[in-house]
Order: sequence, then structure tokens, then C-alpha cells
Amino acid sequence: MPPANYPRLRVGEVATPKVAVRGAAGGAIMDAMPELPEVETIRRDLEPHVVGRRIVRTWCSDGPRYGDIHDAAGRAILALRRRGKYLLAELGEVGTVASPDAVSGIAARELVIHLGMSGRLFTAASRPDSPHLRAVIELDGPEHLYFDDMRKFGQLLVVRPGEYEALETLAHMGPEPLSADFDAENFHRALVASRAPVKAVLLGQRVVAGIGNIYADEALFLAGIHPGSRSVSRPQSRRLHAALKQVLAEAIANRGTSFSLYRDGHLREGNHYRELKVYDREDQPCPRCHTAICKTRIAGRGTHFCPSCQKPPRSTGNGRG
DNA sequence: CTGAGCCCCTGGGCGC
DNA sequence: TGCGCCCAGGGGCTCA
Repeated sequence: MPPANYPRLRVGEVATPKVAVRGAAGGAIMDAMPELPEVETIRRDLEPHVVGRRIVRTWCSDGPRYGDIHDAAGRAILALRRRGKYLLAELGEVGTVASPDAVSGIAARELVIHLGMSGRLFTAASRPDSPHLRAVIELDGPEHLYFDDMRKFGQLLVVRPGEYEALETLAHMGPEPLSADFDAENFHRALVASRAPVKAVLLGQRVVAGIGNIYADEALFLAGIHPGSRSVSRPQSRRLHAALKQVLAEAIANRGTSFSLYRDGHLREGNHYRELKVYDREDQPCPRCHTAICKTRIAGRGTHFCPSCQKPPRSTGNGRG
């Protein structure tokens, strides 16, 4: 069963990153962890509802992660962008009209939003009845923007555009994996330069942006690379480069992993959840070779891989010694 | 500087 | 049946 007291979305709300999903192995409920595809899905859903609107006022619950958004009041939302797992709402000067000219203008502030593990960002006509509501951004339209976050790992912050001193990860974010900036040769060089397990490099956000635990496991499986490998060959890094693009693009097309909703007492699986090859599939047969999927712990995270398709490197990481 | 590991936080699952 | 421990994880932080 999903959390009984977790607020159900009302009709008209959009994009829920936090939903209940049936674990394929044990029937366990797991959270939808917002990674790049989930955040991008939310961005696309919210964009037509918030861009061009003015922020009338804001409210935040107490806590170090939700303060400092009151400077957003009085500003128009010029654009809603995404960087890695962060949402960036570009805000205009106080009092300026959200005209098409203003929308194309230069932002005066940025509202930075990170959903953490359980954050939900959605628009609604009225304040949702939730014990985990952390922030309200009232707009000059029929709907307001709400941030709900059960586990309090999310973050809201208003900064001057591009000034991310308080956000170390965002300040040092690597290239967007689905953009031309994500260069295969640079990616290979970065992997070779690090002595950390390849999965830890993917999760680090500095070499490539937006990769979380699910898509790290999926991409490494697709590329046939052991997640604990500390050295990758050029062919391997090229496969991983392509696998990351493929996995993320497919997940976006499916509106992200774990987007099932709890309705009328029934659980429905998310669109991309059923496409997962290794994540949360411990002891189930590998879709490629039918070997049982293994689960271990790498970089402090649960890590799933096929021990047959993703063999650990012997010495140099290149099968040819 | 870099990698490893802990911590934050909450609720579901499960062991005793 | 009920209590309480353990787990999940993104990113910030500390320590070696």
C-alpha cells in the first residue's frame, strides 16, 4: 500500500514526481526519485501554467532549505529552465510586465528549485491539504505553484542569475547529456581522469549532469560496464556516452520512471518503470542473458547489475590485456 | 585535491 | 499484535 496519509493529487494538478510504485521484486513501495527525465517532464508540464505569470507573494515553511524565496515576490516568471536535476525559474525586475518583450529579456533573479528525493512541484487552484507542504508561490492567475516535500531533501532559493555560490553542485554542473555539449571524447577523458568507480563519477554531476541512481544503473547495463569499474576503455566510454543519451531520451518520452498514481485503492505502474532492465530487479533474470541480476552497494547507493553482461575489469579495464 | 563515508529526513517493511 | 530497527537516496559536509 502507498502511504495512506500522503496527499493524493487533485484533478488539474500536474506532474507528480513522488508516487507509489510497486517494486517488481518484492512488491515494495519505492519513491520516484526525480532525476533528469522526471524533472524535465515536470518542467514541460509546468511551463505553460507559470511562464508569463507574476508572483504575487510567497510562503515558506521553516527550515534552512526553504527560506530565501521572498525576493521572488512581485516578479514575473520569464522562463522555466532545467539544469541537471535543478529547475530554474527566470524572474524579471519587480513590477515589470510579463509581456513577450519582457519574457525575451534578461532575468533579474532566478528561483532555483531542487526536488530532492520526495519533492513535488505542481500547480493547483487551491491550497492542497498536505502535512508536507513546504512552499506556496501565489501567481496572478487561476492557479498557484505549490511545493510539497515529505522528506525535506528539496531546496528552494532565489539568487542573482548564474550566482550559485550557495549551490556547489549546480555551480560545478557538467554538460547536459542530451545537448551537443556532451562530447564523447571529453567524457572519456573525464572518466579516465577519475579513480572513483564509474558509477560514482556518473552520480557526481560534474562530468555529466542529471544522472541519478536509476539511470546510472540502466546506462551502465546498456553499455555493458561494471558499475564498480575504476578504469574504462575508449570503446566502453563511447558506449556509455551513447547509452546515457538513449536511456534518458527514452525515459523522457515515457514521462519518467515511476509515474504511477495511487487511485481508488489500486496501484498503477509508471510508464518507464516497466522499461527498467536492472534497477530494482534483484534476483530477476537479465533481459539479455537471463543471469540473475545482482544488487550491491557502490558509492553509498544501491546498485543493480548483471554479473554476466557487466563483468568487472581484470586489470586495465580493457578486456584485451 | 580527491575519494570515502556520514548525515539529513520520513514512512514502509520486517524481524522479534 | 506491536514495537522498534533498518532501509531508501541527492547533495552537503567532514575527514583522511
